[in-house]
Amino acid sequence: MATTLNDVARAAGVSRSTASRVLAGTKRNVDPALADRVFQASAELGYRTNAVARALRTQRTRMIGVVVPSLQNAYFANVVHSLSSEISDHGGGLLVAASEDQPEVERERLLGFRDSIVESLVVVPTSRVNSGPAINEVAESLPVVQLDRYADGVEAPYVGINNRLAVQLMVTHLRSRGYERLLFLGADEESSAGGERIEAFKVYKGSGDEIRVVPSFSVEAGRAAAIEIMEHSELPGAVVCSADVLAVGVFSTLQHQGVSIPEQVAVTGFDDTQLLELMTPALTTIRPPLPVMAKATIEALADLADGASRATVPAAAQRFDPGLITRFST
Amino acid sequence: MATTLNDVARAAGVSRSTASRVLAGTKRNVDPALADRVFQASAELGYRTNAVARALRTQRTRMIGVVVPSLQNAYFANVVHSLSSEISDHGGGLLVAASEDQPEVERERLLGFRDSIVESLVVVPTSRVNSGPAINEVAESLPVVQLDRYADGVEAPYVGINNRLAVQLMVTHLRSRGYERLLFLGADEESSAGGERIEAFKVYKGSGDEIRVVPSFSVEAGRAAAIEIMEHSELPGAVVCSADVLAVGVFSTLQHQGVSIPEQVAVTGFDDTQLLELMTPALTTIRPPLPVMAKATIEALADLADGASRATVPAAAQRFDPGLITRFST
DNA sequence: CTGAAAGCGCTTACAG
DNA sequence: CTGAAAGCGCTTACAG
Repeated sequence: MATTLNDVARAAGVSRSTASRVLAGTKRNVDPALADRVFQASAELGYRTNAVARALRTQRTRMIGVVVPSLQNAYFANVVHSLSSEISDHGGGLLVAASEDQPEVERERLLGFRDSIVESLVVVPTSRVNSGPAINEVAESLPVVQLDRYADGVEAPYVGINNRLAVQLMVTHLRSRGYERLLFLGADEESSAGGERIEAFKVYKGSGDEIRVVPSFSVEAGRAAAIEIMEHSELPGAVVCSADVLAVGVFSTLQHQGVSIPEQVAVTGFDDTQLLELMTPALTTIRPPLPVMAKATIEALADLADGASRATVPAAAQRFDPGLITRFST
Repeated sequence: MATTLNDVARAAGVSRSTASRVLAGTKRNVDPALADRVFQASAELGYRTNAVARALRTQRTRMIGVVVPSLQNAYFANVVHSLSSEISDHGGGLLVAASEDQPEVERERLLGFRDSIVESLVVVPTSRVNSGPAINEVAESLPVVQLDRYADGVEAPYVGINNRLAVQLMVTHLRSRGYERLLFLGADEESSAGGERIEAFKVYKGSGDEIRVVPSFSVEAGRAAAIEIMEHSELPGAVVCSADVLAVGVFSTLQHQGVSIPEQVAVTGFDDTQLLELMTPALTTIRPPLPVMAKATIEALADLADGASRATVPAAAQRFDPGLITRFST
């Protein structure tokens, strides 16, 4: 049906080899006159290289699978977006799937990718304790890197942020603005990042500060926490949330109750999603350097692919420094 | 390197044909004893079918490309999510790309997919007037369907919602609750859906109602509109927004200015994104039946693929009825 | 029911 | 610089 390389070669009066060399842009030199004829014939016939055939021959598909907990979560949407712009320059494609926060569906997506055209995988594990086995299984056949979160017992490389620095940045900022009695809202020990942030806050915690662990990274959990906060006789000076979704829940509930922010209490986020700009005033937050992280992830994948043949051991974990985004909630 | 079908066949002591028949699950019957040996050998060797080779042979990749204006927009994230769950049952994959609201990058993404492994395409055109040419170009080689929005001059099938009904539902609801002097906030004539909603409101517009067209579907535009609204001596009874992002901008700005919603003014959204649940109180909105639309989209793609051989003409446009989601902002 | 053979559409040593 | 040939890993008529 469709035009093939054979058709082009015939029309240009050259061999398939030559046609391939000019169309695929091989290094090899080709007589300019012949090349012209090939280009011409190709254009006239509306030739398109069959990507599948090429992939079979070259053993490269340049397709990367991505599994995130959810696409509807603004932060993960940002992660996918960064990955996407990183590889579109690279001439590859991104196959996206969501694990819906369930380890079983995560496993299904992972295995689905493993038996597909995908040649490597990036995963944001949904659960620190339960995501490991499926990731390891799939890592036997494909290069895999963990992004943003890691799962226990997995030796695949990890790219994340320096959560310790993030918390330090935020705490220092708040103290310098005179806020005291910080309330840190941690969540979801199931996620490695969540656990790390709680640990980090313990390091910088002052005597008047407090830590509360809520059941999940969700707006709902933030709302519930806000309601609980209001029941106390005294408001904290600042509510330091370990995720933007939490911050949004806290913020909108407090504001609706008539608490003025930042006058009566400061509220801060974590992740720098667009959600924060929906609030008035906009919230101070931590920005992970997503573009840099995406780049490192893709490179780690490439290293793994090479490593398979060169028997190199790639770096196990890379952490990048986040930035503090100061806005009007502090 | 990797185990191939040949290895399995040899280990099981059968021909490659037989091995293929049992592993690929062809209809053809195979002696159960042989089949067992094949399964066993396959398991022992850790055999994985090479998806690229299979695709080349069967001429099917089951990969669908999706181009949306942005992944960071909650509504499009929902669209992608629906598509994704529709096809993951189908045993296919979704390649995702964002056009960043620019027709030129949309064209680039579209062409990129056309020269890739993707076998069909769904696009949410970024511009009604400028997206057409690239879509038509790509539609020459691949089945393409337009989802949610359509571009002028494109004959590829379109799947969308009945915007007329949507507006009617909302207006009827507001009137039944006693709201008068409705202010309709329309936007972005560049998008077909935006234009349709404005036209629809004109149909149901009462004498005390008003239409304002803002420059874009964005939170910023909503904020600006809210500020303008506050400058008038009298507030409208309800602000009917033609997108959730607009509603969020209007809502959060009004609320921050001390206007109480819905007592002083009602605010409604359009799209049913999760954004609305971030607000307190949550907003009334219109819900497009995304799962149904995703299903229709995938089917339209399949029809197009068949049509290529059967010379059938598929339905040009399918519209689905949205629902009204009543919450506390009205 | 089974196997030998052809072929999907490319790219790339290899020989000239 | 160019072409004939091999081969990537499968599936599927075709013959038995």
